Amino acid sequence: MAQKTTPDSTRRSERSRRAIYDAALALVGEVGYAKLTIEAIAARAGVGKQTIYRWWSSKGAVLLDAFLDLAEQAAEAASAGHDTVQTEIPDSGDLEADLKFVMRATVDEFNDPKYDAPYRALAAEGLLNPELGREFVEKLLEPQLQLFVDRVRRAQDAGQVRPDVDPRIALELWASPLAQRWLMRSGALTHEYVDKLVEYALHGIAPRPA
Amino acid sequence: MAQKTTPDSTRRSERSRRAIYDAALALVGEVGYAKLTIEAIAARAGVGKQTIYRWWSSKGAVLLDAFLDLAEQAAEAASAGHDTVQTEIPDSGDLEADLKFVMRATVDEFNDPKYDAPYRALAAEGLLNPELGREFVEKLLEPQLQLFVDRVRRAQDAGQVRPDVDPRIALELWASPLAQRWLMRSGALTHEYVDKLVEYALHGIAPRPA
Amino acid sequence: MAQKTTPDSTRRSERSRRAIYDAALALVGEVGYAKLTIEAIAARAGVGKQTIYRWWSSKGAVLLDAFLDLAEQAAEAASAGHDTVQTEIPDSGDLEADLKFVMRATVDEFNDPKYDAPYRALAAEGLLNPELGREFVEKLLEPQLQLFVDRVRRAQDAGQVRPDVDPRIALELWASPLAQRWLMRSGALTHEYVDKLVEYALHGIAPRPA
Amino acid sequence: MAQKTTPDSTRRSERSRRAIYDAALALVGEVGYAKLTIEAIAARAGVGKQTIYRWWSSKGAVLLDAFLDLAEQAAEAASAGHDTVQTEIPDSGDLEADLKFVMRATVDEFNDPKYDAPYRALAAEGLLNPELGREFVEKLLEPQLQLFVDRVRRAQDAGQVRPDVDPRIALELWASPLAQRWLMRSGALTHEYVDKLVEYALHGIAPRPA
DNA sequence: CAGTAAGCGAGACGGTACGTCAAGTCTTTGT
DNA sequence: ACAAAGACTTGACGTACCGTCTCGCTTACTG
Repeated sequence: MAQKTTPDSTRRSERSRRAIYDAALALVGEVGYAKLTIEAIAARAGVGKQTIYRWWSSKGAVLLDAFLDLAEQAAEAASAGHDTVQTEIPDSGDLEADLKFVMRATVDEFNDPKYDAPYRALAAEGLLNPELGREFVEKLLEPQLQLFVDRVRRAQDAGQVRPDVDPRIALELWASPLAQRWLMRSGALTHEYVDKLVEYALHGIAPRPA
Repeated sequence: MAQKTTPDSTRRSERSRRAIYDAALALVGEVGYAKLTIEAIAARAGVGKQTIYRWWSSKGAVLLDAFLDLAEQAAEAASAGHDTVQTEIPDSGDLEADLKFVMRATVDEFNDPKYDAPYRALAAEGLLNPELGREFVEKLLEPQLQLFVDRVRRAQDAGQVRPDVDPRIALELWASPLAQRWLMRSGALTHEYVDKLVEYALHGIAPRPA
Repeated sequence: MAQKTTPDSTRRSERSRRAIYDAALALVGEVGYAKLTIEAIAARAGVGKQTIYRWWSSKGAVLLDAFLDLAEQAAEAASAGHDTVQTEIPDSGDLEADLKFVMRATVDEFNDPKYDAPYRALAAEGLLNPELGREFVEKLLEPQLQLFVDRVRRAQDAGQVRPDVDPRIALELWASPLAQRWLMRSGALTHEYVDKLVEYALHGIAPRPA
Repeated sequence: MAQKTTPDSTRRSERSRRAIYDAALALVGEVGYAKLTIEAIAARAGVGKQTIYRWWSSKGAVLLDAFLDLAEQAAEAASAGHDTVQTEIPDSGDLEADLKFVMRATVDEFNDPKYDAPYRALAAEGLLNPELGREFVEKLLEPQLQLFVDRVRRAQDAGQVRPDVDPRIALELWASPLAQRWLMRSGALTHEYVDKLVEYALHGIAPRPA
């Protein structure tokens, strides 16, 4: 409503939208987020600059939508078969084993350059731009964390996690350290590392009574 | 000697250096990191642009040095008496109490706008710029985490933490979730929250045998 | 038949045509010819851009038609009664008096802002665009000059102008200086000025034998 | 004083100034004034756009200075030798012959494409832009007309022109028709034409007593 | 009297140029 | 001799219009 004139989304060119997503993702991988420009995206996509400015407010917003689209496509591919993208956390009955499995897969995923550059860029942009940061968290981060919440709750039902534990906080014990190490490059990302995170989180670091 | 001409640091103007730090920190608070420009820093500091380019390679580098200087000053003030900046983690003999105390203080610190803007800016820049990211981790992040490592090790000596636990990983159980929530704005930062982090980390979320 | 599709002028919307003329003339007065845009004309006229592009090749062409329409309306009003627009030069038998009368009226007309902006714009555009310039001369300029030709010829018949004089050239002696001063703003436009032009043109500036 | 910051003209790059003049004159000849762009001038001159915007307010202003510079160079060349550019009107004692000579030369000059395109462009721009128009008249037009004023005054002293004639108006009798025909393309520019203009102007079109 | 084809308002599109901002380099000037 | 001042080339910004192109809608003619 605050726009000069709100564009009519029914007349939007699907062709251009896809080309912009492809160009944005390709370019962020090639030159990095800092050197990513709207002009370059438009040129690569064979699109007028105004077509980007009409639908997005910043390069960060473009990249976010492009990445969400990428994730959506990956999810569809996964549900249609068997892919690495996690759409649910397995429940074998053994919480520790399941978490380790998922965390190891996540470690592997963080090294796929297809996801690394845009994901990292969005995280960085989100730090500085609260608007985009909120959207990033809401649309990308929280849905992934919610899977852990669900799995922990099932573990609570099965008596494998204390009932007074808050699952939303508990999952941060293993998820945040991994994310932090990845983002900050502050430590190696190995299977052993995430195994330990899960063990410590489940059993604590304090000595347990025999 | 590959430089065009290596600047002679003995001739460096201390006056200009301080003015640049002050200007950079003030401006990042006023307009944000994205809109922070070298020209504005130079103008505000009453300094030629070349004087900045001579000594730093990017606005991130200027800000990092400015922030390190700020931290150093704060540390000196702290050691000289009475300040909030943590230079060591207390050891009352009760690890849980000590960690909760420090974590609560850290929560409070994260809300001080004097630190928030530049710290957040440096973190964001570090995500994208590995060079600066490494320096950020090495000079700012690790020294603070090292304090936890030391405290956990003392707790191990006192038998309050299992000897097979890796302290460097253990501290991430509480430090990373807090940092992540702050950076991503993905949750409220309260004393209750960090209390629970510490409790879960020490005792695990799994049921303990009676 | 070289056109993509020749528009069918029988189906043309008279309503739109008038609205476009009104909008063009109003806008050229408000913002000037340089800032006159097809989009603004279309918006002001409540008309699609294509409706303009269908019938005209440039903003100059629109304005020329709009101005011709304006002149035509004025001429009709004049012939129907009593208006300032010259449709014929009076012939009182005294060429000098008649020319002075008409020239003084012309001076007054050049100061009417209703005509000044579009006329000036068309002249300027005509300087650069030979196509439009030709049309401008043919449809606007020459018809007005032809009135002088006729009057001079009648004066020749009456023996008031030498028979070897070319009327088409003669009229330029008074018409061009006035037009030039107006266009170039290179001098004041007063009744005294045009009086002198007429006098000099009729009698020459050289001394006459007693 | 009203500028954001007034540029320091002592530090101005002479090299860039010349390159801009050359580029502007070349381009206006190649693509015409309407399609002349600041970007193209900058690119052709190997100069940043800002360097143009720093010193001129519009493409018209650039072109005016470029043309003035061209005229100045031509004048220097002429005074240093023998060129077509008129720097003074000959005085053979016979006003009619002298005027015809100069007018014929002017006709020839109007056909030199080197002058035609920029001169026409400046005239057109001057019609719409009073600011630039005034400068055009003051710096280009009037100095040339002043030569006629001087010559007519000398003719008055010699008794070849009536003493009550205003030379500034008289010269328009021949100068304006030629200019008008050239600008408007409203008639052929021939030697015969200007001869007649001079004759009519000097002796009038009315019959003279034997 | 329906069917169809045109003109129409609307506005998204691929483009070009605008005029501005800042980057990083280089030169001049004053102390 | 150095540093402030700032002009320079470069390149991206976000905006304004260009002229073209659908899209539904209305309106008139035609079968």
